Amino acid sequence: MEMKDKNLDGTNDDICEVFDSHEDTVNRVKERMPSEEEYLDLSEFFKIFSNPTRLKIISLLAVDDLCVCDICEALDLNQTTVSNQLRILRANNIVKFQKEGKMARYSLTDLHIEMIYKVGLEHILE
Amino acid sequence: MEMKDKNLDGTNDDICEVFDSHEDTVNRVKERMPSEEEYLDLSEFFKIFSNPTRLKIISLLAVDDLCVCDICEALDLNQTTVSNQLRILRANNIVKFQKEGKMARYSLTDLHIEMIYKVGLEHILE
DNA sequence: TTTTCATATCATGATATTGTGATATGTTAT
DNA sequence: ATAACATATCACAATATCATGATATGAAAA
Repeated sequence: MEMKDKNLDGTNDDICEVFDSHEDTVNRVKERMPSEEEYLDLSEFFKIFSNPTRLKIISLLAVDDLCVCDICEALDLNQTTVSNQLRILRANNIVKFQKEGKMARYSLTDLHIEMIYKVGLEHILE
Repeated sequence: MEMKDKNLDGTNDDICEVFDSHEDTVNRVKERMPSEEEYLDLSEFFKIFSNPTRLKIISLLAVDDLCVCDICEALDLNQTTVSNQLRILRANNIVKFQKEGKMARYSLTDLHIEMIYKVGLEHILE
């Protein structure tokens, strides 16, 4: 696909330019684009929500703080699985935790997390 | 990890039960959980947003409707890549399109999509 | 009809992610 | 010190996803 071919007289008979404003539209739309890095960060952020186990953990913590073994029990999942997903959630600042003796009490870091979870849920339920 | 061991007298000396309300908390939290299928749907929905190319397309369409070649040009991406991602977006009802001659004009199906994109962006920018 | 252009689909190798068994760390109880 | 327990980390096989080259479809132009 080559959109840049011009005739000798400077006109452009590319079909895509027939609808007058395509080039302007493309430029206008490009101006509003975030940076490459912001797109990457954003996709990483949403990737967190793209796994059912992590969503389950987030949904539990949206109701109350919990320790790891409570999460395992509530979700009927093996401890390694939960611990691994909690590590990912921690690394991405989705959850924080507080050590209490040998237990770790986890909670959501941020109200944005809960908001996005809820808007998404609303969307798929409609 | 085995949380269910009981003593002969019926007491449970599992550390996790020492903090009085753990069992109640687990039950209360479990009651609010969506179904397994809803978690799967929701994770699939968020997976759409977890790829930078798809996010870019969404962000462009949040500004204006565009045809495939405009998207290729704005993103400087090869046509196959864009077309493939558009197929995924279509299959998940994130975008819709309208045929105009040999062109296809794409737009977002839903305001939820734009909203989630914007809340996410706000989150990573803060 | 033949060519050109816009778009879609198919097949594939490279890469990433998932859940889990094995094992380690660190805390409390005995 | 030793055992029991809560949690974390490592390693890995199974699976999924990505971008892209090759190719197909279908519409307008020549």
